[in-house]
Amino acid sequence: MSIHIYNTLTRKVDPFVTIEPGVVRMYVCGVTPYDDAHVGHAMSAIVFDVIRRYLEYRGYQVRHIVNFTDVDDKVIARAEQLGRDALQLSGQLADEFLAQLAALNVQPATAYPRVTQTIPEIVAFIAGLIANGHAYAAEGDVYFRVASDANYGKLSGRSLGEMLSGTRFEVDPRKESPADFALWKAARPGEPAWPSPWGPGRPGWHIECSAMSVKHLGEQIDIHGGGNDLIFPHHENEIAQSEGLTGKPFARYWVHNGMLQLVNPQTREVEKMSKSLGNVVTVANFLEQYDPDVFRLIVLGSYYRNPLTYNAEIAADNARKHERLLSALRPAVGDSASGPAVETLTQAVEHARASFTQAMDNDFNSAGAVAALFEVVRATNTARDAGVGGQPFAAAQATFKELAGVLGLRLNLDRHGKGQDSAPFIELLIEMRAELRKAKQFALADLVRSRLADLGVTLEDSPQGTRFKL
RNA sequence: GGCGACGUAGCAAAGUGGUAAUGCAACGGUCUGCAAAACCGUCACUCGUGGGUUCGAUUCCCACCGUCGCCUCCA
Repeated sequence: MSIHIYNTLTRKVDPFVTIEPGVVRMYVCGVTPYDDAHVGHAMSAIVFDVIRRYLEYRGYQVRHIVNFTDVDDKVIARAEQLGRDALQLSGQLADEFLAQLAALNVQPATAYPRVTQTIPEIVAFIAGLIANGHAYAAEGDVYFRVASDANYGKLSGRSLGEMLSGTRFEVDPRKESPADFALWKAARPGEPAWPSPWGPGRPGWHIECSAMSVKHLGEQIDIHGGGNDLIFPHHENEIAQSEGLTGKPFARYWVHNGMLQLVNPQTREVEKMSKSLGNVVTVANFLEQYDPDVFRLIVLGSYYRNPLTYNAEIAADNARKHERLLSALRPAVGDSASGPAVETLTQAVEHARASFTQAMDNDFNSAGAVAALFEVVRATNTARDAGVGGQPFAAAQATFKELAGVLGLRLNLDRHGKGQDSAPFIELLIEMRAELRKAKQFALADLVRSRLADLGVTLEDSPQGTRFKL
């Protein structure tokens, strides 16, 4: 079995074959940093992080580029609202997002190019399109001539005629056709601008991705990714630009993740994340409350192409899932290294690895892969109860950590730094309680336990002693 | 209006032309002084509704209902 990927371009699951054997060139549209990143942005980053990690697990070298569109209408509008410098604002937000991605255990991309660092390449790209007739300058703007591209619409399944008939907005008189889109926008007073052959201005949306992709990955790439809201017009226009310039097919596989949607736990209604509703969940909000693995589990729990349901209840459920995964990492209590229980464990782990790979090969079915992980959890816990230990037990746990790692789960037993200061005091109370239990003073012992529970500390007794959870 | 996607147990969510993974929750049991955790067991005769194709459909086709995304702001 080999890897198969759903390709938006062909609308089916295609076998994955790279341009260069063993190497994957993957470009993923990043964010426009104009406000705090929310969980939807994090979802997309995690989806492609998992894809990248799995491709690496399967032996590919992955060149992974993620851009920041750090100058555009929204950035400028937001900066104006805040009375701040646009580039300073977007630069800061981009840096913050990078820090959050690191916290979410997203592997750093090979590069994170920004529009502001790619202006010469963008200008050259546009000049090339003008030279070969795919673009034209008009009063300081430059537009892409959609009519020059016979294949326009192939990604989103639209015909030019359809699009024109659906036009409901005012047509810019400088455009030859309403469907034409801006490659370069003439500077307006107060806006960031760079010199160009058409006068000072800034890149339009879309062109930066084409230019960055060529700059960092070459004219043809294997995977181009992003949210499915980008299929049209963004990715359609990227194809038009890139193929207009090079005359070669741009990306082999177009991979799009579904949108995260908030679902009201009471009404089951889908809600739009919006500031006015006060329901925006930023990445920072989430990380204040939960381990980064918990968010990843939410994302992994469903097929990346489908809409992802999110709410506080789901976050709490996944926190419990996370606890259960961690249970597999508790140390062995016995040291039996042979016998039927060991056989059963070893076979279960092998089976799980096969299920894991089969699921992930099938268009990155991470939910199936996580189910395989839970198979290992049960097998490991059962084996521990049966007294299995030593090398076979360690091997099972090592495989478990390895597969979890392919999905980007850290499974960190340290309670994300929280409670480090209180640990010695909790240990002291546990010790006192142990003495009370020894003296059969159960009422007092239980009081200690329940008072600690009120404070958010859960005690779990075992023959090996008492463990606490925050 | 056009294009596209989705509708599976209380919740979340995989999956297959031959009668439904997994996790959370719930319930029963083992363990425990009691709990918790772990383990064992139970939990969808059914996969939005109605037709059709088929020996057989949740899986293919059509219609309808519902939800969502895109149609130049959007991960």
